[in-house]
Formats: sequence, structure tokens, C-alpha cells
Amino acid sequence: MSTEKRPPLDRARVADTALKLLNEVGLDGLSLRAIARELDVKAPALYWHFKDKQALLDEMATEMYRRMVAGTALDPSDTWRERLLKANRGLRAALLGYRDGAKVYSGSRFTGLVHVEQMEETLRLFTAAGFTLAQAVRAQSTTYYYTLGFVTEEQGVEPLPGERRDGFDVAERARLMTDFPLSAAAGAEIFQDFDQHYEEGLALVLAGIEQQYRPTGP
Amino acid sequence: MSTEKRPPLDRARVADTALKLLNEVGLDGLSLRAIARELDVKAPALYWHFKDKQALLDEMATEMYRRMVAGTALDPSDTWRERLLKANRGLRAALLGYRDGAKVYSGSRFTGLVHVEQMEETLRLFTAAGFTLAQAVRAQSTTYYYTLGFVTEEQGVEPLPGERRDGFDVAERARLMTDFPLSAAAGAEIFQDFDQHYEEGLALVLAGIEQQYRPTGP
DNA sequence: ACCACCTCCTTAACGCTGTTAAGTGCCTGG
DNA sequence: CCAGGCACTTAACAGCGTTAAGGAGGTGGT
Repeated sequence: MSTEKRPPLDRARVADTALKLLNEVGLDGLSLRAIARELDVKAPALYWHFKDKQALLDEMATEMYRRMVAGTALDPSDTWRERLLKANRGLRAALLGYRDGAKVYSGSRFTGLVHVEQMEETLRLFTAAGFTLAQAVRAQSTTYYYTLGFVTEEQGVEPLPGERRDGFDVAERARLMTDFPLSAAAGAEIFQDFDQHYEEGLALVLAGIEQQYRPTGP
Repeated sequence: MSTEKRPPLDRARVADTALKLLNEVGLDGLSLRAIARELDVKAPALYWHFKDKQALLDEMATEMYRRMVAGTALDPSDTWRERLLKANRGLRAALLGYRDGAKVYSGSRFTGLVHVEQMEETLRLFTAAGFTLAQAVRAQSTTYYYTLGFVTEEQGVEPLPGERRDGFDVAERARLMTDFPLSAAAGAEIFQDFDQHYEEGLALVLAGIEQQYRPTGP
């Protein structure tokens, strides 16, 4: 008989299991009871480690952030362009790694100050390149908002890469819009080729930063 | 005794009441029972008009869109810049008009084709100004994603204009980050003056569109 | 050796949620 | 006058987040 002792839980193991489960059942299906079952524990046990469900979601978002940092090689000698490209591509990839990733992420707050180190490094890089602090923040924030908005909409159509939600057939959509030819044709530009379209949008924002702030560098 | 007869409900009245209630209780507090109570009806009655709660949320998002269109004066002789400015400021204002507005909006799909007319008009304007269709869509989408991401984050800090959520005291935040001076100073650039910072970010994106696509116009 | 204490979990229960099934009163058209 | 559909109610269900109370197991103090 299985008398093996489970080691006690900790926040990291709970968050890790919850993230795994998230990919199977989605945010709506992610109940504390389901997470607990996966951990071979009863739901109230989770309250020993988290004060409520939002605290667990916060930890999940924080863990997503940690994995993004770990998966994104940031070189201190990056140009500001390279840095923004890497950071935002890395963010998008991290969010796309989880079903409803963007929703979970944008609905939560980090536990602690995990993100500050990266932020400081990037702000240092930007100010060293000739940006004012305000400009550096604006450049970083604007690309961040773009990425967040993009992936939120993307995951509304494709919850996980390659896995399409119902009601987004581009041909069907075009058929309904025969009286609006431009909008009909736009479907392919909106609901397909997310990777390429993401890159084009990101390039637009970067071009705007370049053109408006024109850092000369030291 | 009040024998006055209520006229039967319809989707519009339900959505309207739900939007009013949303501002009082927020998305988490927006239960079908609460909406029904407001309409002097029992919860299952709502299922006569909507197949499930998501369908009601979809109708709410659609109504938000209609009010945005109604509140935004779009001139067919706008330049593409004016159009993007108006449309995105209008969207932000519409979303800020409701507690959790951005969440409700981005988590829903329009009922019917309400948005196509506007879209067609804007695409016509852009292509007439010298954009290719793909460029027009990219320009529109990129600003849209930026606005959606911005307001999502903004409402995470200020659920309604002027009403601040806990844990976002800029001074307190800076105190925790004394070891990271740039990040500490960045607080004021992130969690305050949303109106101005929104405009600056939007200007960045517009500058990028200008610089990348340089429409010459007919 | 014993008792006190802390950690980590269980059992039981609460009020609430979205949703379904069945039934009921009213209005309209035939 | 009756059939039938519309618009709703009543009752119920499974599941949710959350709280309270308690119990097992280990540690430290006297």
C-alpha cells in the first residue's frame, strides 16, 4: 500500500501545477479544487500558501515572468532596438505558452520585485543611449501595451498556437461582408499570420520611437 | 397596490441595465441574479433573451461600441492621422466609461456586423490616402492593440477615472526601490498622468506609421 | 518524559454562481 | 372558445471560492 509521504507543498509547486493545468482546462476551468486534486490535496490546503485565488494567479503571472526572463537572452551591449525587440518577442512567446496567458498575466500583479532588476537594466541601457528617463519609459511602455493588446486578441482567436476557436473562419467571414469589400479582404490581415503581423506592428512602434526620440547615443 | 405592468424585456434593456450595474459592482460582482434583480425579474428570465452569460457580455461590448461610435464624430474628410487619433481616443474614452471596461470589451465578440460599416469607411479613407490595404489594416490594428493594452493596464490601477486601486502609491513604490533609482523614478511615468502618457504613446505609433508607410495621397 | 507549540493539512459547511427543467399566466390568431 | 406561443417563475443542481474548526506529526523547552 502506498504509504509514501508527500513532501509539503510550497508556493512554487502550486503555481507550477496550476500553470500546467491552465493549459489543459483554460482560465475558466481552473478551479482551486482542480488544482488541489492535481496536487493530491484538498482545496482548503491551498489557503495555507495563498491568501486567496488572486494571490495564486499573481504567483502564476510572476512565474510566467520568471520563465520569460530565463528564456530571453538579454545582452547588456544590446542596442535599444535589439532590446525592445528581444523583450517584446520574449513576452509574446511567454504569453503564448499558456492558454489564456495574456488574460492571466494582465489581470495579475507580480509578487515582490522580481521585475525590477530587468527594468532597471533596460532603463539604464536606454538612458545611456541618449533617451531621457521619460522617453525610455514611454518607449518601453508603448511597446509593452502593444504586445499585450496583440496577444490578448490573438489568444481570443487562437487559444494556443495552431488551435483555432470557433467562429473565426476567414472565408465565412468574407461571405457575410460582401457589401463591404475592403473589410472582407481585411480578414486575412487580421485573423491569420499572427507572427508576421506582430512583427510588422512592432516595427511600426519602433520606427515611431526612432523618429520621435532620435537618440544619438554617447 | 402597484399593479403596473412592466413592458417585456429585450436584449437592449438588459444590456443597458447590466452596463449601469457594471459601474457599481465591477465585472466580478456582475452576476445574473444581480442584473435580474435590477430589472425586477428572476435570473432565469435572462435566458429567454441570451443563450448564456457570455452572450450578454457580448451584447454589452457591442453596446459599448455603439455608444463609442455615437460619441465620436468621424468626418469623411479626415486625414488618416485625424481618423486614427479620433477613433482611438474615442475607444479609450468609451472603455474608461465603464469599470473593467477594457476587460469586458476585449473578452467579448460583437453580435452581428455593427463594426463593419465604420471599418469599411476607415479602410476606404486610408486606401484613398495612398495606403495599401495591408498597410491600412496594420496601421489600424496596431493603434487598436496599443489602446486596448493601455486601457487594460490603466484600469488595473484606476478602475474608474480618479478612483485608485490599493497598492499603487507611487511614493511607497519608490521607497521599496531605493536600490533601483531609475525604476523608482519611473513610477511617476507609469502610474500617473494617464491622459498625457496615452497621448505620447499614441503619437509614437502614429509617427511610426508615417515614417514606415509615408502615404503621399492622391 | 511530558507538555506546548507550530506546521500543514482535512472535514464540514456557508452562501453564492451559472444553468436547466418544468410549469404558469397572458396574449394573440383562427 | 380554444390552441399555441411568448415571457416569465419556481425549484433544483452541480460547482465555485472561502472560512471555521480540528487533527496529525514533528520540534523545542523544562
